[in-house]
Amino acid sequence: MDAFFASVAVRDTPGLRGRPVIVGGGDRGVVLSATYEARAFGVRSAMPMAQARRMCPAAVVVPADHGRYREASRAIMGVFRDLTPLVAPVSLDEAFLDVAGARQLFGGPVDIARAIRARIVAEQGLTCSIGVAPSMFVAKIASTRCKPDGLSVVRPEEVLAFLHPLPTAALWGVGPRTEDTLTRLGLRTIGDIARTPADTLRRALGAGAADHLIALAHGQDDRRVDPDRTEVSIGAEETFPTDLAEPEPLARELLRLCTRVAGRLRGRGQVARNISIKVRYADFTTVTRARTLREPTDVTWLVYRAARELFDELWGTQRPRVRLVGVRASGLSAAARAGRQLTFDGQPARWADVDRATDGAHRRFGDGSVRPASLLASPSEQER
DNA sequence: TCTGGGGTCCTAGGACCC
DNA sequence: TCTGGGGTCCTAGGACCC
Repeated sequence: MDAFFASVAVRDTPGLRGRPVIVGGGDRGVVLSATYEARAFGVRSAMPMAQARRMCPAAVVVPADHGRYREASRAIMGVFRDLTPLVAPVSLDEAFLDVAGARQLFGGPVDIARAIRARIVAEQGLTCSIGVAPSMFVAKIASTRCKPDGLSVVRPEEVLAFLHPLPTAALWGVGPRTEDTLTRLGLRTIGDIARTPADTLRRALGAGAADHLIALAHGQDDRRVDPDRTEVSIGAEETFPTDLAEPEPLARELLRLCTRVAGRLRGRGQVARNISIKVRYADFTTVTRARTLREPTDVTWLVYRAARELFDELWGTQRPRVRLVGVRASGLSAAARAGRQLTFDGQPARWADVDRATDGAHRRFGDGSVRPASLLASPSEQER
């Protein structure tokens, strides 16, 4: 999708059409999405909001509405799945489609791409850009380079001629750091990578990354579109409006995040064996601490106990100012298949009962209708 | 008014095992 | 006053993507 969040906002608020619009906000937020009118001023995704406002003072800033984005996303993915079962979503607004098997029914890949674009405009009032190519990564680059509202086709015999003049950063997986490293080697284009001895790249980037980039630079990518990929972790994190220096409000925030993470685990019928926390200090240095549990769990209290232990061990004697805390659950498996360790004190089973009861209350009365007493007076609550 | 929140994948080092 | 080679699991950090 083109400028997805911003396009949804413009579509739903006609007065915004043609104006520079930025989706984002918050005192410490970043740009989530910006219309092309705003991008003309230099505004980009992930840019700090303060900088974006300086660049484009006339921009209309609207808050994110994830419910609307999810809704549009479901409809768009539905269009894709009408054409092929081999749909691999990358995010809410992007997916890979393998249409090799759809030709008999729907014509060639270019016909299919045209049909998708027409349906999404007609049904959603949104534009998208599509790359058609023999491999996933070439299709991805092709779509990026024809934005907005474009269609780009790269035939098998055209792949190398298409790739080689492009800057190295056009490759999926080459970010600012890798681009720097490549520039220091004098490599500017994908063609430069293809012409560089493997040993040189391996020394600079490590064997794994180097071999991967070399293959891509030669147009080789044998990944298949996998529609069955499931998430391997679930997390939640929050940046505070102002830095926190006391452990009590931080612990409360940790509990709130654990409530969300464990609730999502239960909602998906999964349990987690690893719990990790993330703490970002005022100077932006970030540390993570992780713990493997003896038994996988989806119980809020057990997730929190692990997170709290990690936090207490990290906190120690110093009291630095903290701008963000996060919690993540990984090592996921299906709750139905997970072994249940018998316990002697019965506590975990009773906390699971508490979760079941709160989940039921949330379904009936809404999220947040029941919550730990310590969260009734949290800073985020006072904002509401 | 500097820098979100959701993720994935890779690497390196250490503990541990045979 | 000497110390292999195979492997797994765990933790921490970092690069990257949308």
